[in-house]
Amino acid sequence: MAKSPRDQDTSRPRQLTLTEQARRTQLVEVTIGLVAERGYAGTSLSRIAEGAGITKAAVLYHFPSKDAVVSAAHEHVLTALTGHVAEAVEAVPPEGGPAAYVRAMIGHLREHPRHTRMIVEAMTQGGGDGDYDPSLRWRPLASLLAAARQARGVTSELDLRTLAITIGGAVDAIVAERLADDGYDTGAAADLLVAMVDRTLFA
Amino acid sequence: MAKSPRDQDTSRPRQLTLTEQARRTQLVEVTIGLVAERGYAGTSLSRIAEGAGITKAAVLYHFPSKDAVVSAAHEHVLTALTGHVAEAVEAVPPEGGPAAYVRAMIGHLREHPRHTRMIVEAMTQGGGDGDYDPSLRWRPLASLLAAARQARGVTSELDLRTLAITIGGAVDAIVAERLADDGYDTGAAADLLVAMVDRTLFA
DNA sequence: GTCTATAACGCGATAGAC
DNA sequence: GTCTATCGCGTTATAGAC
Repeated sequence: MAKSPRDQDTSRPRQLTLTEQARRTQLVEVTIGLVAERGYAGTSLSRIAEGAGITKAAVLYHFPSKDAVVSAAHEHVLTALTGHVAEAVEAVPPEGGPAAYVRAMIGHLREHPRHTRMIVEAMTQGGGDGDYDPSLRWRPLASLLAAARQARGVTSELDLRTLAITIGGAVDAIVAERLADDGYDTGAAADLLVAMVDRTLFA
Repeated sequence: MAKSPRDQDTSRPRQLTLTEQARRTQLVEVTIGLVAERGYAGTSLSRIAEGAGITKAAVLYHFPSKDAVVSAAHEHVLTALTGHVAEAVEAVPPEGGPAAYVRAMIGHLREHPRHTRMIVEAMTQGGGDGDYDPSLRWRPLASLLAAARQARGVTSELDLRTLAITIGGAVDAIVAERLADDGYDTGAAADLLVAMVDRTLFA
């Protein structure tokens, strides 16, 4: 933002790339906030531009299209979420994987409410890329569940696909409730969900 | 629908109300289908008109605005769902209420896939009325859970709000999976969910 | 009761000045 | 690199003919 003497180097074009990346980051940030509070349909190019303090045309200089901006924002929040969850899961032994998954998901989305709305919009409307594929979500979790059962030596029959889908939906609902009510205790909710899952998983 | 000789009374203007109601019904039906396959944002006045075989202006003759059409459609699917679920719940003793609720929800939405998409759009975007209030959904279910526990004489501590929210989210996810994969066995999924709930509820 | 015609607006995107 | 200006399209909604 501020202009230091070094930034005055007009000879090197690479310098401009740096400020361009800052602009891209700013635009993504503005878009996340806009989608969070006005929804995907209410997020127009002009409002993104207004939020960033530039014009529509200027936005389209940094991104080829409006969809590209939204896609970048979508990818950004999704990467942050999956990264956080993966880190949490890898930090515990296999038996604790499902519990870590649930708590990491709920915790991350609680700490980043703006990301939350963006993600649900993306799932519903295919905001960024094409159609949303639900198996991308439940398959990793199902693997986690299988690993936990194996680590505990449980061999009984269980529909892990449905269990994974159920857990995913429950997490979404808990996060949505938190979004609607700041006073909702997501920690206690996570505890109850984890208890239900563990009881089913290791039965 | 069919015209009996009595309906031929041309003197009474009330007769016209009958065909108008048929048109309204048709427009609502078209809108449900449109929202189901193109989403709320992709449902425009012209497409509704095209689907009904009339013009945009004709649509706005029967409804005061586009939002009124969508609201009517939203109300229609919601009434059908709640009616079906309420009927199913009232047909069983209190201990079976939660199970009946889960099976009725999943069953109804499986039989009416077009309704499903409309409902989720309405929840996400406030398609019809204003903002969606989650407590409208979990409170009735929480009452059901409390009644079931009381009928069984269970007095242990349990967060029924979170359990109700969890069940709702799980149902949504199961229905969504069915929407994405015709081969998904919703009956088995309902069985697993019911088992999880009963185990938690009566513990 | 349904139509044609059109108003009035917001949208995404482009061209070209600077 | 960012601007102004504008195009072309789709939208909701209205006015008035028939």
